[in-house]
Amino acid sequence: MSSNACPVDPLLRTITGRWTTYILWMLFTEGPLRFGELMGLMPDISAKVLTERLRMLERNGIVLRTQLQTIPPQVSYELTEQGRALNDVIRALNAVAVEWQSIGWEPDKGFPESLSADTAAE
Amino acid sequence: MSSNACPVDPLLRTITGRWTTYILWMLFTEGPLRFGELMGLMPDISAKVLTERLRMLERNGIVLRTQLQTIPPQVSYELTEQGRALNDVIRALNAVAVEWQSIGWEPDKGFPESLSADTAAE
DNA sequence: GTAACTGGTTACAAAAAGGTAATTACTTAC
DNA sequence: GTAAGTAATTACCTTTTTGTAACCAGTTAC
Repeated sequence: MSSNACPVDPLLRTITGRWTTYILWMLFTEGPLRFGELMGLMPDISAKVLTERLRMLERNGIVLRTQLQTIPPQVSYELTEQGRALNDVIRALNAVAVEWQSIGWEPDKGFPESLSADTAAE
Repeated sequence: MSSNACPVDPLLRTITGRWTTYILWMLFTEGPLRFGELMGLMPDISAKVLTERLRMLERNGIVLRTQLQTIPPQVSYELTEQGRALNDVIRALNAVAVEWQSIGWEPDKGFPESLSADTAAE
């Protein structure tokens, strides 16, 4: 992509994906969560995408996957110690979110990430 | 998408898009930038995508677009006052980026945001 | 044997996003 | 008249991402 010299680039590319930051937010605020619990908290994510994101975060040392030897086996996800370094980021994000919510800000629907509402209306 | 009750959700959906956070990072660190300057700083973004992101950020009150009455006209982009509320987020992000860089962390290439390397190899 | 439970995986199709290149507008310089 | 320069926009096509639904494993209850 671009600007390999910039240290934020790899970090951004890792944690700011489509559901990624949301998953981190959930693990940050709710603590360790099982796969099914994450699914329940994010009703619109599919198992496929959730799995993909969790695997990616695990590969990158941000999330720890723990398989419990129960019948049926349960799998728990939590932030690693390294992942918890994101606390300040997430806290700052939350502060802004609360502030902007208080002034009535809310995103316009027109941006590509969410839906092509303008064209979908045809 | 999900969890409408959660105040971070709309914020995340607005600022954590594919190039979005990077653009904010550039405007934060470099100050007001013209379209062509942004293109130069992010060699791999296309004019189409950059325009789309800038328009979205503008619609959402995060970026201010100023057209200078020059010949040819130049357009300058900068963070709005509201956009500058993201300072802490960006600073925290930078702190983590620097810290992780110092411990040699770098993202695995396997995550879906960048490429489907695993399946593309077939 | 069959369903249920959890946590996935896979294949296939659909949708979304992105890239490329041509085009626009307006003025100046040649 | 043509090119250059800035900041886009548009159409068209390709790549990437996502969704859907079916399926798997291992064990227990029925």
